[in-house]
Amino acid sequence: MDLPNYHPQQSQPLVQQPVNYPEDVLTLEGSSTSQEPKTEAESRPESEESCPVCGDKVSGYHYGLLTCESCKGFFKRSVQNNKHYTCAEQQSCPMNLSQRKRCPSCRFQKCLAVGMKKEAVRADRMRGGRNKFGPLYRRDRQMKQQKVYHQPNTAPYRIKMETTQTHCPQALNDPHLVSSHTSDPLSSDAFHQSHLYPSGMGHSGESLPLDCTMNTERVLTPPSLPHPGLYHCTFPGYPQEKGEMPFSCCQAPTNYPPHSILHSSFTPRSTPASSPCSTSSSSTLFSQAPTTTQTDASSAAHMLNFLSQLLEGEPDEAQLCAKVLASLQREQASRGKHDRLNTFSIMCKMADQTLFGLVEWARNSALFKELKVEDQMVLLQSCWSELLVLDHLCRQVAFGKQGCIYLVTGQQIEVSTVISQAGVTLSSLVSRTQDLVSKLKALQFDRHEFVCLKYLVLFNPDVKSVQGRRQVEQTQERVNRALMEHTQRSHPGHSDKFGQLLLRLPEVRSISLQVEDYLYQRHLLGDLPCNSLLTEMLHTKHN
DNA sequence: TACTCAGGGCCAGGG
DNA sequence: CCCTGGCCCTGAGTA
Repeated sequence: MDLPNYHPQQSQPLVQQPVNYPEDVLTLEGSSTSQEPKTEAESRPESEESCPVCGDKVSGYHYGLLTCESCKGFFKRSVQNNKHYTCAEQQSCPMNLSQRKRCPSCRFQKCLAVGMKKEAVRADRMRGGRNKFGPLYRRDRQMKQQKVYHQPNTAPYRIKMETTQTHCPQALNDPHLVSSHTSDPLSSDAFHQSHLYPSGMGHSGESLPLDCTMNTERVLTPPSLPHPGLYHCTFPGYPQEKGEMPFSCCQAPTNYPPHSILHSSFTPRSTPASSPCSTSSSSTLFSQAPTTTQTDASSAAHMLNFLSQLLEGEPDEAQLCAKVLASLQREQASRGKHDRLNTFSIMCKMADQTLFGLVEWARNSALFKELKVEDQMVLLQSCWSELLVLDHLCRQVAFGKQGCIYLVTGQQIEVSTVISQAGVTLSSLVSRTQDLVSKLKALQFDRHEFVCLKYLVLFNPDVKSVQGRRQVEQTQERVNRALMEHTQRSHPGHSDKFGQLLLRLPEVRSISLQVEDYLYQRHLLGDLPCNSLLTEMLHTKHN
């Protein structure tokens, strides 16, 4: 089994760019969803496309995707010589034809980020022959051919679909909201009525028409943080000097829910015996499960340490936001004026980047690292969509305004707009998701519980072909116990909170499966961007 | 069996 | 001296 873009030894697959809010990221313009009719010559995409790394002319499939000869050579040398580059800047160097030589670090990171596969570089250096990605290349070609065949000008149904998808951008951001593909024709007028609100701006702010090309300045202006202090919650008993925050996000709207993750009501009754924040000791702490001989106090301290360690690995929302925006910006910048990503593709890219972040999160987890690489891969392949759903839910609970859906880019869109314009299935999914958000808000879902649920979903011993089943089981049990103790301590009056939280997981699972189905259907139609982690996950599962 | 095409090697040129 | 990138060689897969 092959988990594309998954390199356990690699530390940072994605380059980070400053939040220079990309142009043309989320507005709709009819032309952006369509491509010019292609000539026969264009049925050979490799001769026309630009390298996803630097924009140079591609010379063929290299290490997993169409790239130029230069990036092919660079990638090969980097992997063969086991290069470890360091970026002198902020890991945000521009990558194009003229500047690709400036920073090998960022270039290599971008190679990995776009999907070049280290494992395609032969360890034995054998020349010639074909690699194991042959089927992937063929599939990719077929998809490209399919796209050529289904040009808007020649395939009316596609226009309809594009119209539909552009109507529901917020839903497409997170796959669980995407899962109901509908063919309901939505008028462009209706579409243009939909708006995105930068968080922190609210409805009273300047509305942002989704008119199809992403107009970065308007749509992705970084929302300022009105009251930064609001987002720093204090956890008695938790060291604050390290800057540990339950949720560090710079883009939360001002009217966050009172019991959101930001405002966890968790109040530990005892101070952790030792600092839980020593990053270097995470694996040792993780490996020390409390024994039955320990006192209640030390058991509680241990649980706090354990939870604290789990929380330490949580990604920073602001960084994720910046990363997604930067990625979109790069993508749009590498495209011609008339070849902008359509809204559906943008949403897929957002989901893809979020997925990257989740894979990174798992890979960096000390508990996860203890598993065999094969187990890591099958577990991630089994639960990636559930993690995406959970991630979305957490974002809604933390930042979503009432009646709005909060995107990973910090933008918000009204649920009513979506529901009024989407088809039956999509509307139902949005409703289901919003219901779930409401339930979690009512339960005063906090960040500790969120991270526990993520671990429970990830460490699923029922996944077929897991070799270290016992190990996975033990971790799941341990997280389960920590979640139970945490809910009992944080909400002593709410005896069933633990059970209520666990009861939400089947719904998460159900939504995620629908998401996968929907995305796979769109993928078969050639609508999903190629070379994404998202599509590869879908492929792996359906194969 | 000829052809295809992706990975590897070579080497001139540039910094 | 090292890196880059264009060009050529190689050989498994395919028609």
